[in-house]
Amino acid sequence: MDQSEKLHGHAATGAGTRRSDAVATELVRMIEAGSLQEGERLPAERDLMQRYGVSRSAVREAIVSLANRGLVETRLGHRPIVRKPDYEIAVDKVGNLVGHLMVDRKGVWNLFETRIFMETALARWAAKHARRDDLEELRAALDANREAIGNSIIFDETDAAFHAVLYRIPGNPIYPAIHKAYVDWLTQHWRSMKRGAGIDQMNCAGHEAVFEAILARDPDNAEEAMRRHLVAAWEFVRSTFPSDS
Amino acid sequence: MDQSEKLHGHAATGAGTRRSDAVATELVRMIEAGSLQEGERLPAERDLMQRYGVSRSAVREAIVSLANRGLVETRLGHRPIVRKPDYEIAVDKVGNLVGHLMVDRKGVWNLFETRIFMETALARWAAKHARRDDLEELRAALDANREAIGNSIIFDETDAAFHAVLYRIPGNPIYPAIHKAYVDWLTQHWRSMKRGAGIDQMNCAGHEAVFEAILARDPDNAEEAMRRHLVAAWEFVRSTFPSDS
DNA sequence: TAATGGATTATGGTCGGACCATATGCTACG
DNA sequence: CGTAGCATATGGTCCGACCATAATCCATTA
Repeated sequence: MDQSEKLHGHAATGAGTRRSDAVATELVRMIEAGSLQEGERLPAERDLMQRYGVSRSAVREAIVSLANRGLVETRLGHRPIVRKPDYEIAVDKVGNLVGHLMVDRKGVWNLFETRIFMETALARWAAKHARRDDLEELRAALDANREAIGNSIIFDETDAAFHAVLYRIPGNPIYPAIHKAYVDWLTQHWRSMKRGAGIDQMNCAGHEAVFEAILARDPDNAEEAMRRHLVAAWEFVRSTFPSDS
Repeated sequence: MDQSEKLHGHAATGAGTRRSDAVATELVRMIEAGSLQEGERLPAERDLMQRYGVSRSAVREAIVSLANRGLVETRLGHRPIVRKPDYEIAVDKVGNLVGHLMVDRKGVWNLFETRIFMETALARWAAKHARRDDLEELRAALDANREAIGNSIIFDETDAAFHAVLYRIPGNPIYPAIHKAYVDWLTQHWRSMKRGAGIDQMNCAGHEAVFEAILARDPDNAEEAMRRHLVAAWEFVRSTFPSDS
C-alpha cells in the first residue's frame, strides 16, 4: 500500500513500465546531472528501496542494469561505485556483445578489413599532419619494435605500441579506444601461434616502410605500405583458421 | 539444500562468483551453441530456476543481463525471445554507453571528426574501387537528393541515403552499421533547426562535387570534396550549440 | 453452428522478509 | 600497543506469495 502510493507519486520520474527501469532511469539522471559524482558510492540498496518506495528486487535489477552499462562498478560487500565510462570502457563493453559476430572467419575478416581501412587512412593522415614530436614518438616505437625481434611477447607489445602511436596522432580520444578494441578482439584469434623470427622481421620491415613514407610526407606511399603490411599480417592470421577455402 | 547441491554440480559452467552470472554464462553458451535458436523462446523463469537449482531472483538477474546485451528481448507476459545481435544492434548498444560522452560540444566534435575521417576515406575508396552499379546507385541517390531541396525532412533522408551508398560500396556489413549509428547519434544534435533552401543547396552541391570526383576516379579530389562538405556541415551543427567559443 | 465473452492458465513483474557472504570498523583482551 | 574477534554495513541469495498481462479454452448465447 505504502509502496504503490509512493511509486505513483514518483511515476513521473520513470519512463518504462517496469519499476526497475524507473529506478534505473532516475539513477542515470542523477549521475548525468552530477548529483552522483564519479567515484562516489551509490546509496545502499536498502536506502534506495525506501527512497523510491519499491522493493529491493526492483532496486537490484536497476543496479544490475547500470552495471551492465558500465555506469557503476559493483563489488560484493561494497556499495556500487559510480563510473562514467570513457570511450575505452564503452568499446570494451561492446566487445562482449560482438563476440558472436566473430565466431567464423568471415566475421573476423570483416573486422580486420575495417582495421586495414582505418590504419591505411591513419597512415595517410600521419604523412600529411604528423608533427615533429609525433614522428619522434613513432621512431622510438619503431626502434623498440626492431629491438624486440625474436621475442614474441615483447614483439607483439611493441608492434601494438607502434600502431597505437598512429591512432594517437589525430588527437581524438576515440581512435585510441578503437585501437584497444582491435587489439583485444583480434589477438584472441592468433594466439597460440608458433612463429620464427622471420615473421617478426617481416612485420618490422612493414613498420619501417610505413614510417619511412610518413617521414617522407608521402601519403600515397604511407597508405600503400600500411596496406601491404596488414594484408600480409592477415594472410598469417588466416592461415590459423581450420576451414581454409 | 537441494539448490546448493545442484549449483555446486553446475559450478563448472559458471565463471563469476554470482549465481546470476553463472546462469547468464550458461544461457549465452546455449545460444552460441545453437541449442537456442534465433526467435525461439527462452524457457520460463520457473523452469530455469529448477533446472539450474537457483532461485528465481538469480534467474531474473541473469535474464536482465542478457536483455541488456541485446541477446534476448523481454516483453511482459511473454517468455524472452532469443535475438542474435547483428552489427547494427551491437553498434547501437555502444551508442547507449557513449551517450554521456556527447553531452558537450567537444564530445560531439570528437564523434563528428571520426565521421569526417571515415567518410573522406570512403570517398577515396569509392573513387578507386567503385563498380559501375555502385556509381549508378550513387547517381540515383544524388538525383533524389537534388529533387528534395527545400523539403527539410525528405532532404535529410536523401542526404543520409547518399552517404549510405558510400558506406555500402566496400561490401563490409560493419560500415552500414556505423553509418546508422552516426545518423542516430548526430541527428539528435541538429534537430529543431530551421533552415532555408540555401543550406540544402549547399549540401547538395557538396554531394555533387564528391560524386563528380568519384566518377572521375580522382581519389584526392573525392577526399577533399568530402572533407569540404562535412566541414561545412559541421560549422552548421556547431552554430546550434549555446556556449560557442 | 459460430461468435463472443468470461474463466483458466502461463508467465513475467513485484513484494517483503529472511538468511548468508563479505568487507569495514570498533572493542576488548593479551 | 597490537591484534583477534565481535558488531555492523552491505551486497548476494533464497523463498513464497501475490499482482499484471497474455494466451487459451470453454460455455453461453445469438
